[in-house]
Amino acid sequence: MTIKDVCAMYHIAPDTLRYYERVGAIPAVNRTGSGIRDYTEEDMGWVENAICMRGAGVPVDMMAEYVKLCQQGDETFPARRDLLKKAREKICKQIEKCQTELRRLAYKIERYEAAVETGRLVWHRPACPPDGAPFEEERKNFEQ
Amino acid sequence: MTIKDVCAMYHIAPDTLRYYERVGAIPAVNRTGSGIRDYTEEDMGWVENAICMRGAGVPVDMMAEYVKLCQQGDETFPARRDLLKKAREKICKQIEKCQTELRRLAYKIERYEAAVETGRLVWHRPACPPDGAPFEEERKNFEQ
DNA sequence: GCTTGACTTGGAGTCCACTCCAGCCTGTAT
DNA sequence: ATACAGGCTGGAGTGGACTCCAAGTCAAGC
Repeated sequence: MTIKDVCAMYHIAPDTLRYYERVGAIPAVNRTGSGIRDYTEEDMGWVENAICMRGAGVPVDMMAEYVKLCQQGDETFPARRDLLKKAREKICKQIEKCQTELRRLAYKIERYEAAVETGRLVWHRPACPPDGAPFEEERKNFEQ
Repeated sequence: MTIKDVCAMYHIAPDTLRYYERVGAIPAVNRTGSGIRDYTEEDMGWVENAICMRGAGVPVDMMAEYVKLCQQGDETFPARRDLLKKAREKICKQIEKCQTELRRLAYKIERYEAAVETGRLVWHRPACPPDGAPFEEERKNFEQ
């Protein structure tokens, strides 16, 4: 598999793939005699992994740390597990933030749907606040 | 409300607040006679909104566009609704990516839990691929 | 009147994750 | 044999979102 094939398969730029390899977010890829990357099944697994993790907002240095642990052998099982758990926590928090915003958006879109009908925009309840901030019990009919 | 109060309330840096204002992600804040920002209830609503949107990954220029539309009057109701819908789409896609990764992580953590018990790491099934990529039916027992 | 501390501005700097580029090499097709 | 497509490298550039800073202003306290 050349870099181009992998790029086509995963819709990713070759530069990004080389960048991931350079910073260690994926292990070094095998080369042909003339130095051209030749992705194995295993390499593809790593690429897939990197894309999926980045898609969920896991930073590349965290992925690089995981790759490094994997290359250090079986004694790093606990460390790897802990790292993955840390990544999971991060993503869970991210999802929560997204869902808070989704609720806010749902309400606002609903209000705007009514507004394009009636010509007047009215708020019926306060917005739900982000991240433990004080909830505005008496939110005025200010649009935000 | 001074900028410091708002920062304490929302756990955000004053520079960030000024930055949001500068790029238009929140409307211009009222000032005292000597030019010091004096946040009203309405301003706070906008700040809260900005923090919540950014937390969900909505880019600042999108927020700025929304603020601009809000300042242009009632003819922009449909445009605002569309913009919010676009933001919602973005966030939904983001959540999906997060949940894919969460599934992958759950499986891997489970395998590592077993591995720290037995001392051997074993994969039983292929990972679920990201974003419509081909599913590896025959994933080898490669760790990723 | 002077100091202190909080605030202001414009602009520069930083960090992350790419993304682009120039110059080079190599295998294949004409 | 030559052209050319595609890959390689190191390094520079970009875009987004902050974050820091120097220099200035102002109000309150001593």
